[in-house]
Amino acid sequence: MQIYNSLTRKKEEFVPLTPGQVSMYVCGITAYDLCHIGHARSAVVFDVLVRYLRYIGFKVTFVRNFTDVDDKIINRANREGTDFETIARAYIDAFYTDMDRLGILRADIEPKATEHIAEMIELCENLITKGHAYSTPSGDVYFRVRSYADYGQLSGRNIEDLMSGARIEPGEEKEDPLDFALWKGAKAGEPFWPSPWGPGRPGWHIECSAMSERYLPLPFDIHGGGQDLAFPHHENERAQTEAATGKQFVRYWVHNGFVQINSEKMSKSLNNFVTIRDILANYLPEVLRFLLITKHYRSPLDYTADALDESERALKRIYLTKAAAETHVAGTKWTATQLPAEIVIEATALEAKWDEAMADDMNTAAALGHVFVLIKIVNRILEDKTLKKSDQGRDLVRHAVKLFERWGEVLGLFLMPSADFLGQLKESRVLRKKIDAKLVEAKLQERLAARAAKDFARSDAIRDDLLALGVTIQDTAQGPQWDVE
RNA sequence: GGCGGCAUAGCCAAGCGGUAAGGCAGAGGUCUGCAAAACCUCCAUUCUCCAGUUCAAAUCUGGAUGCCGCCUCCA
Repeated sequence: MQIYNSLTRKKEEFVPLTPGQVSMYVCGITAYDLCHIGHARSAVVFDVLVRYLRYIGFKVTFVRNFTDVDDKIINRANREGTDFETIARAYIDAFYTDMDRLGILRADIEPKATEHIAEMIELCENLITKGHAYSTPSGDVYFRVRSYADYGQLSGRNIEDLMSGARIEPGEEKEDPLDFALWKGAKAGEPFWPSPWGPGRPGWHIECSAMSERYLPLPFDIHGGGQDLAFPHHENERAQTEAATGKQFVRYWVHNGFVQINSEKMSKSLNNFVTIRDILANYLPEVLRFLLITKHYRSPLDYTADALDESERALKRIYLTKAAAETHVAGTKWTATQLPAEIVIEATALEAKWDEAMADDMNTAAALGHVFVLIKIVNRILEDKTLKKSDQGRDLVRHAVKLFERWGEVLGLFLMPSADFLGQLKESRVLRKKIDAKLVEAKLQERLAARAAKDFARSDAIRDDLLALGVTIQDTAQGPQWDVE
């Protein structure tokens, strides 16, 4: 496959170092708050990447860490009068709850920073020995940025540009404003671990360097994360690891784009973030997942309430067709009618197109487009009385069901039994629009009586009342049904 | 100020030199007592603007305009 490498700023053919095997590291969360939809996007993007790499036959070793000691965690613990472990544990649990609902596969290895302090200290010592880092009287250790020639290459900036913005904060004992902390001497009331420089705790960047190197041989194939992590986090990780080991750190850097809220960046400082839970209180998890892959992973994605509703309708359409297809192929009695050639040709071409889209830098938006073409083909057969009964039509529909499953496995979509999805969707809409199901059922009975008496004026009036609530009625052969639109 | 990205129908969104995927909305049709739901069909001679390269440009180059991100915690 082709993948965009942030380091070279080009799409490149992805060839893992070890044939058939992919090693991949993605920066996980800092466990101090609930996950928002930005976290969800990043998680979904790399989840699809892992699923896709496995789909095309690679054995993937996927490492995703947890940062469970950090300023933000400590601050929150102090604010809530508890300890950092309690906070970290709570938000790691919350992470799993939310991500499981979104269908995010667990990583193969999920290291926690606090369980790898020894490796971090060792890495710091190594860097000091080689002249890439230095300790200060107050027990901090800093990385000597100017000692690493490639610094700035990943994020595309040069030392001079960085200099203009950098400065030494009061109380810091840096040799150079650009230098960053590898180890922080403990201040009063902070958690600490013993170290050669006195009690202290690791800086954020060193955590990922230590944990990735611990579990993946260098260089490893893919390092992922959000675009905002490219600088300084990934730049610093790279500097640390390459300076310490003399080896290349990462072969392909992959960064996902942001989620924006109404065209504005979602950020901690603006405090405009929407949590995964906020959304899942009103929508099925799969709807969110669908929305998150409707755009290419590197582009910014604007989150709006309308976008979610649109995704919900689109997903419903896919499940309706999938349900109809599944029901149909379970039938018997077929004729030998030929399918029109163009349908067969189009359906055949679709598989290659889908694979091409995914192989092209994981173009999920295009892949989803092809799913809808398949939907249309299936519906065309199902709606045509002759084609529907033909064994050729049946075979194509049967194959389509397989494709929904195969593609769904990669995208992490369409995996629910269709009836379950449709049922849950209705429940979710009833809840969201605060529909009183009992009232609806009663009205429906009333209308049924009116219709039996051919009192269509009355029956239509009831229908209009319900419509005003957002409830639609479908008169089917099996009796009246209702739904929420 | 430095670095980078984006501009495609009413909205969302693919497209990466060969003549505009797909979704939502909309319009027609099928179905129906009428509807609804569902399904089918239709819906950009044109890709922010101006030059240029080319047999050929939404796609490449230069310029203009507008929007956004990073450079500070952030996925």
